[in-house]
Amino acid sequence: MTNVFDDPRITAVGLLYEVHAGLSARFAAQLEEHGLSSVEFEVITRLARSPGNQLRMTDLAAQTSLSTSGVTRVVDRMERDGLLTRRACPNDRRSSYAVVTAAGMRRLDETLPGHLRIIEQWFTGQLDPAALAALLDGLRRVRDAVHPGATAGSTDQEAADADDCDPA
Amino acid sequence: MTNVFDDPRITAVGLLYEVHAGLSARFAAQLEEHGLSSVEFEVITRLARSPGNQLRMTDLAAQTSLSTSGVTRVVDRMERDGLLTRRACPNDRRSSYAVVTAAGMRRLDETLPGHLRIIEQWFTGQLDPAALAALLDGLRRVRDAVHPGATAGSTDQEAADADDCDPA
DNA sequence: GCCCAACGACTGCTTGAGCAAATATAACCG
DNA sequence: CGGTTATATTTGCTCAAGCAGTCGTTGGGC
Repeated sequence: MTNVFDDPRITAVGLLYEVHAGLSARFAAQLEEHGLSSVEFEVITRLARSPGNQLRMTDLAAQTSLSTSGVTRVVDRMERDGLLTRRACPNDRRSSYAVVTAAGMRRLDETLPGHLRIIEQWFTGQLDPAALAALLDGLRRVRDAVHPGATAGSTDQEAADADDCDPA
Repeated sequence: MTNVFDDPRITAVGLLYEVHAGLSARFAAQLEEHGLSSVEFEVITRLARSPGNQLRMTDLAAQTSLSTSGVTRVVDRMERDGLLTRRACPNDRRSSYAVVTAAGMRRLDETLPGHLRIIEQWFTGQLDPAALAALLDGLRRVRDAVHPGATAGSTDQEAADADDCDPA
């Protein structure tokens, strides 16, 4: 069957998607043990790595895969669960911060080691250092090309822009 | 800021996720031009690459990222849009096939060239052959480890099992 | 100072997906 | 053959997410 679907380009994408799906499933399973969904984990992680463990709602939306209304609702749920709080932005009354609570930090601390272990076990630990470096190098180059404004990445640039509303 | 989030394992996953998100977005944009969602494209592709351009609902669910009820509803929509039809399985009246219609095949033929062009442009064409081979090799090894039953891959084995209900 | 455009967060509505239950059929066992 | 169990699909319910519209706030032009 010499059809189009054996095209190496299709195969390449299939591979990427399978790896993504496989890892996502492993992550979701481990996160669920700690009562977090993937989205909630992403949100709390973005906040925890930001100065003051907080971010304005809009900036949080920009750093995650969510729309602003999506962020409103995730933060609603996580606030109800005691992982986050909202805090007013002192110099712009339109804005508000989402802040990680102590309970939220504790939850994250409980969750992270297992998360790292899973990455190690199923991803980075599967390859010898040279092969891993080659893989990451390839991914980096594709990422730089396809870069949709660093949708899910290390947006240090944007983070630097974001603290013009710093309450400190 | 020497925090946990600079861990190379986190970075590696972030890279993979960014590439996935970036490519998915490009794909979705192109598919939308042809009136298909990503899920619909996956469904019609899986069917079109199967013998007779058809698959039982359950097998279709197994080959996609959907549950069986999810498949029921996508097929509902695509049947309403004239891209697919249901056909009874002659020797098992519980089963039914989803079959690609002529219109569906036409739609797919219109869509595929652009899809391949996008893969080429943003993914495979970004790397020289050796780097691409290294990337794919790494992905393949991770895939083989994390393999959740070949969720989105070349499930030739399962396809071979599936035609015990062949109407031909 | 006043007006208007831009902005930030939130809410109503719609959509797509999964789980669990319902239904119909098949297979097996005695 | 009759009954139980397993399988294939569909349907009711719930939930998460996006879009578009709303409301309050801000800032710039005059």
